[in-house]
Amino acid sequence: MVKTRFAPSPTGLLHLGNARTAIFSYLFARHHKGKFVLRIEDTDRERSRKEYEKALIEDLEWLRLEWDEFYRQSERFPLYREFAERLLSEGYAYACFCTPEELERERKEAQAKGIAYRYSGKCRYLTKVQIEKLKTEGRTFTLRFKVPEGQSVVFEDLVKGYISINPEDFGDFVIIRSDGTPTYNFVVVVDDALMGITHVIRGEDHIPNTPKQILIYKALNFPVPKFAHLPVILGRDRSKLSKRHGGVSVRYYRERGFLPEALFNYLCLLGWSPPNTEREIFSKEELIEIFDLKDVNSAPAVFDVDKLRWINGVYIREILSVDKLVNYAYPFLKSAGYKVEENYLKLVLERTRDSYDTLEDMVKRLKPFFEEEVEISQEMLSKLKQMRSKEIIELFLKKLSVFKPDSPETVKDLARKVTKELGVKPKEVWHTLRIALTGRLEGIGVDILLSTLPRERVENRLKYILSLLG
RNA sequence: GCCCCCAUCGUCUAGCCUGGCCUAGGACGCCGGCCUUUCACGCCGGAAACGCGGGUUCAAAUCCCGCUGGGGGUGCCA
Repeated sequence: MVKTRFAPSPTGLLHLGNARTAIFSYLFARHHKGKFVLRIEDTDRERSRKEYEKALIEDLEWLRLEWDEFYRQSERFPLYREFAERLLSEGYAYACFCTPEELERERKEAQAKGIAYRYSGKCRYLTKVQIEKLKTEGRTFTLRFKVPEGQSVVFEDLVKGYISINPEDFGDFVIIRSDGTPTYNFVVVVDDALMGITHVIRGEDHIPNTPKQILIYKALNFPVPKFAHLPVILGRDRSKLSKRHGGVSVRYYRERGFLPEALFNYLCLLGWSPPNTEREIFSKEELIEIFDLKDVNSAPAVFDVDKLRWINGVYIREILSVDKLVNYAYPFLKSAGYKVEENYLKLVLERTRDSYDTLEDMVKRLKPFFEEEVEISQEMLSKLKQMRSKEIIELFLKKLSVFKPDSPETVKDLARKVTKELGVKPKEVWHTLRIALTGRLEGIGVDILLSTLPRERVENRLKYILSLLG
């Protein structure tokens, strides 16, 4: 059975690149009717934070990535200890007493000479007696994995093809830190093996780690899983997407009114393309059906907010049910300070959903529907005075007391009548009403506005404007 | 520096494996037009790419080599 995992470290908010990795991992598992595991990689005590773990989980849930199993590495330390001791006793690892300062010096020396740095391996040949002596002196030590010499590690990557790396390029690496905690390259192997992960799907920044891990799999006699390394996501300047590019976290887009369905859909399109179709909008279920690693592009992709916006707009205006839209919109309007009644909101969204791309834009665009008062600038007022606004509004108010404009069409009829009776241009009527109702010259259609706004609010606004016109 | 990965419109990509159907397709964005009470939406149209140089071949975006360019890694981070 296929089993994949997403293994973030709680050192920050869920990054778009990681989110995409999680999505691909998830889709692959679901496509093969397999299992998906969430594992928090919090072995670095310095940098791991509980609040980031919480945020990570919230964002994954928001994206609707449900997992079948959950683990936290910090709760599994005894397990790693056990396997580390096994490596030690079987001669695959050794104690290293080099201090960080020493290593740093060696690294700088190598750099100065212009040669590639790798750990010298000097502690590799310490005798038992020497080791005991150092230990009794109270010297702390790390455990290093003994990298075998003379052969390249070759693996078949499901996205990149065959990759060959010579382990001598990186040298003996640390598996247990001097404080006793295990390092990433070690725990990842123990966990993936014990959890029965069949396909390791992760970012391509992990390619250099893969041979290290394969070596450990072999030393521990674990079956080696398949690997798939996804290309990274780049910013506009083609460097790895990072904070300086602006919004890089799922949270950021969520707070700006992007929908989980849209972000999910867009992220899939970054680096993957559906076979035999020119469609781009897919539900999660459809994606599960058609997703395959073989259709993942091996070149890195530039993140494009404009396309995300467009997809988000498509979801708002044509994919989501009104009820869902209401649920998404509600908190945004609420936090803008508007009092929102559900049926009214539903009607407003139904009639306006084709005119904004994000919920943030929606709040701005829908301002006239929720604000009690209209602000009107001197400029707009003088525009009104240039037209026969007073007569138009007066006549309109009169008609309003007779007709009930509850649909955009009836509003159009009313406007036509006013136009005819006063002998003015249609534009004059529309512009007058628009300014009177919103204080602005652009925005949602006046027919929609007038037929949706509560009658009372319409009358109040018109009367108020009338008073300004004297 | 060293190691690894990658290379089609500005961006995401199809085509590449299995050379001819490619006058290189789609999408976002951009430009123009239409619709229209404005802004959007929608519809129609347009500009826009095989990085360069060698090979192989009757034929190369597709195969091979080199160059250039870009990305990633080079931690007692993950």
